Amino acid sequence: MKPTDSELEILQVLWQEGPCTVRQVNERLAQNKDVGYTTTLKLMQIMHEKGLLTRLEEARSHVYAANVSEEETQSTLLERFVDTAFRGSASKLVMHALGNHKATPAELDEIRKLLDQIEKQP
Amino acid sequence: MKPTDSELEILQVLWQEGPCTVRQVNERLAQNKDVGYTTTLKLMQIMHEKGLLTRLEEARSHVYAANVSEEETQSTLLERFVDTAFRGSASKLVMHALGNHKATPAELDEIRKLLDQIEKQP
DNA sequence: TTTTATCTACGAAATATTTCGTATAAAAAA
DNA sequence: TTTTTTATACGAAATATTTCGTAGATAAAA
Repeated sequence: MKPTDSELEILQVLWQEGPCTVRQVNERLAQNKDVGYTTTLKLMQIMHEKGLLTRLEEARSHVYAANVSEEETQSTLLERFVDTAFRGSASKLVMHALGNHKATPAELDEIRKLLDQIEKQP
Repeated sequence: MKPTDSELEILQVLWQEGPCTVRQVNERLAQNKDVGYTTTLKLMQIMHEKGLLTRLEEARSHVYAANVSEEETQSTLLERFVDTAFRGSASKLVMHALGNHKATPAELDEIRKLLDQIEKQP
């Protein structure tokens, strides 16, 4: 299931904040861009229909939560992205990412460890 | 300039094959999916208007070429992707990419060299 | 109790993207 | 020369995504 850009923004909020009402999500989104309350509501209703979100309807304000994990969503999106933008070459993507963005020494170390681990496997 | 998904598919063809006519691009795309000739034509005309492609109108069949490099496009897309899907953490993306996809030992070596290079810089 | 604020549902407008049909011109084949 | 094939241009339909207004219900405030 591939979330759209707007859907991903909402998922990000829920992953970071945990379960939220529409109002809470909307306030969070409104910090970065101009977006009306009913717009966010509608999107979250659609995401609920699609199964991307669960919701508790006990209180008057429903409480929504992500129904897909951040990790699995990242994997799904990454797979597609590697294919469409890097012709399937994950290592090329990695080189690009390391080249353009600054990572801390600790992060670089972690990556190095991962490389060791991968190479050790027969 | 962020190309759409369909536009990216066309750019991929032109990056790989070099300058092409609409027909050539369409035939290439048709190998993977069902797409009509005029659809490809229209898309390429739009891309030309946007400045994503150049074209030679000398012959009856115009010859189109990519007007953005693969590298710079990858950088643009990657930047956005890191932000939207990985909250800006390039290293997290790298870990994911290395974890999920298989890279050859040679590629891993290349990555390792790049890490060395980055860490050496003051 | 009356008014005001806040919530959901939902249709539909607005926008972005993709797809294709048709008109017209030019080249190639018959 | 006449017919057929193959181009471009372009409007507009089809689809996907985002945005918002309005109606109706419920809770909170006055």
